[in-house]
Amino acid sequence: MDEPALKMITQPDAATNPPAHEVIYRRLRDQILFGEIAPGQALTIQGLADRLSAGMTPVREAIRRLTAEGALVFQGNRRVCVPELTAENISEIIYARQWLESHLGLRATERATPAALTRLTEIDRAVDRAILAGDLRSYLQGNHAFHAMIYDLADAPILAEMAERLWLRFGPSLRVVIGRIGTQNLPDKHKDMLECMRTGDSEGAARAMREDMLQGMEQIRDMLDLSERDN
Amino acid sequence: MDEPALKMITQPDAATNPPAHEVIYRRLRDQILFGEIAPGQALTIQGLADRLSAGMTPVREAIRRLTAEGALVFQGNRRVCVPELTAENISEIIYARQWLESHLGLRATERATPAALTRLTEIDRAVDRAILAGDLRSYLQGNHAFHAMIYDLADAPILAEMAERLWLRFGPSLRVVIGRIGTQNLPDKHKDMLECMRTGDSEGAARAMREDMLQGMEQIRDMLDLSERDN
DNA sequence: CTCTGGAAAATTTGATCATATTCTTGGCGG
DNA sequence: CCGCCAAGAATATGATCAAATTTTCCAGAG
Repeated sequence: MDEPALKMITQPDAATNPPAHEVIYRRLRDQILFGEIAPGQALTIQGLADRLSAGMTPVREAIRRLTAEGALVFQGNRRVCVPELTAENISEIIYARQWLESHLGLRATERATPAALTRLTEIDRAVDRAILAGDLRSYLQGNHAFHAMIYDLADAPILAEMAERLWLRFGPSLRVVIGRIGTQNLPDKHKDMLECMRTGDSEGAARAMREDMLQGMEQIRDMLDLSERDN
Repeated sequence: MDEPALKMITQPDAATNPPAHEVIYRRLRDQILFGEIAPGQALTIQGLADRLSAGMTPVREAIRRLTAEGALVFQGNRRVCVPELTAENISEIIYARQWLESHLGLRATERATPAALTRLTEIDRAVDRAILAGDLRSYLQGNHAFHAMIYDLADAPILAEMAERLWLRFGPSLRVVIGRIGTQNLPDKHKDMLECMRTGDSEGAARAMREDMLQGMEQIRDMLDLSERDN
């Protein structure tokens, strides 16, 4: 009597699957992570709702998540904005990442499959291409993807989440730094890292991860020292 | 001419100041932190809205924050629940807390004022009273307050937030452990910690914090090993 | 005759929006 | 210079739609 096939015909909305607040969260998160929203810039819920052409309820939920993750902070009583890092903040982040990156790098090396190494090598090549092309956005995305994949390989979800969350804090500043000094002469310990992973040298991989992190963080710290001296 | 006192009379709503989603977040957070919501127990948004006699929007926002903090996880597609820890999870938490607690303890010792030491001693006495009385809830609250005050003294907001967030993960399990073995013969390195802080022995304070953490975590690990062996 | 398995309907739950209410803030007038 | 008023933004409620789970009912097999 009724057509059961009708449902499949009238259902091209498989793309609607992820809820709106999730989509908005992801978009805002990426925009913060890759520095498209400048540190210190104020955001309003209604402004975001208009800009992303969404209702304000999903925007509110996305903002709650991001403030809980430290990617946004309450400014005064009513507004939120991307926080501006201080030199002390960077020292804390360096201290935490020292432990996190080296440990995750070590575990990832112990667990890496050949397929994973192939994929990591591909990502690193994309990073190289972005550096040569001076493509800032692609560099930042690729660099993050490289570390994120290592976190994933490490099979330590809690530590990986802690590491990911720190990216949200220094990401905006990283963008400013790289945008200032250009994508040339960037530190890249990724080659060392890959070589250690291929040979199973987990201690060396931990050292490479730590050094790669340190070089990037030192650049941010130098910039912050300069701008704080200006005041 | 006009009565300025009138304002105070017509304004008994000073308690309305914190927004509802903030209040709900805090209540839920405490209930999770002190194990009043059992690990694995499913929660629904509407159920919570009824139980806390609130609208569902503030409840939704509170749940977003708590899931972002790892205090809740999505269960399937529809429900959220307090996560159950695995033995691997505990190992990760131990690794992270090893350097977090010791570093925060060291910094707190360097910055502690006499007034702060007095307050810490008071908190520790309250913990002792709770242990003697077998008052589980007061013990958990006091123990947390002791560590939270040290985090606060350390003046390292990012690291302190990381440490606080880990409490949300092992808090529910801690409640189960202590509820099982009783509040007697609990580890208490708080006395060592206070003595080191008084004498300015920051290295010793770091060691005391680490050992206090380790003793508590080992108890949780032992329980998890047992229950996983049961399966 | 009873038990089990599956399908469909109904109820419960979640997501989003529109709207009202409250609170902050900035400007204007005394 | 202070206080009041207005505009705008955020919070919170209720309604509405969509989705999922549960329950119920029926059929077939033991």
